[in-house]
Amino acid sequence: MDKPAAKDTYARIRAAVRRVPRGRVATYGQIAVVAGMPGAARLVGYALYRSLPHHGLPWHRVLGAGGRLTLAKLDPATAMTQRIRLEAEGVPFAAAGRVDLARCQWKVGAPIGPRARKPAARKPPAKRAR
DNA sequence: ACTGGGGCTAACC
DNA sequence: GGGTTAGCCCCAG
Repeated sequence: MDKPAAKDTYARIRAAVRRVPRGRVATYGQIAVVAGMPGAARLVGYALYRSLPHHGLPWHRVLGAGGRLTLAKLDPATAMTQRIRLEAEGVPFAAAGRVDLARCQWKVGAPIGPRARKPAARKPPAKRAR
């Protein structure tokens, strides 16, 4: 009954981002998991990118893996804004513009999306011939 | 209907 | 520690 409409997908992502409490941060991959699409970190970024005009969305609380501002290389200006916002919320930044995930990473309770119940069949990406 | 691309991620060298 | 390769997912042209 549910048609996986794009709208719905973005809605889940936005919902996941909004779940991030103030003063906390989450990674793209984490948001993806919460949104019910483990491994779709890129989708999160893309979805947010399209939803940026959508004010009210704490997109700045979403960081790259390891609390890095992966966005800095593509859009330094936006990254700087992101950092300012986070610092305003009390999120400490490390030297290289990194966030201390060990201290501020959002503790996820339970995922949202219907796919969330799907067993952890999908392991993290990569896994390239090791 | 298919191809390309993207605020990603983790391993490999 | 840094740069490259490969993979997952979904949306848009």
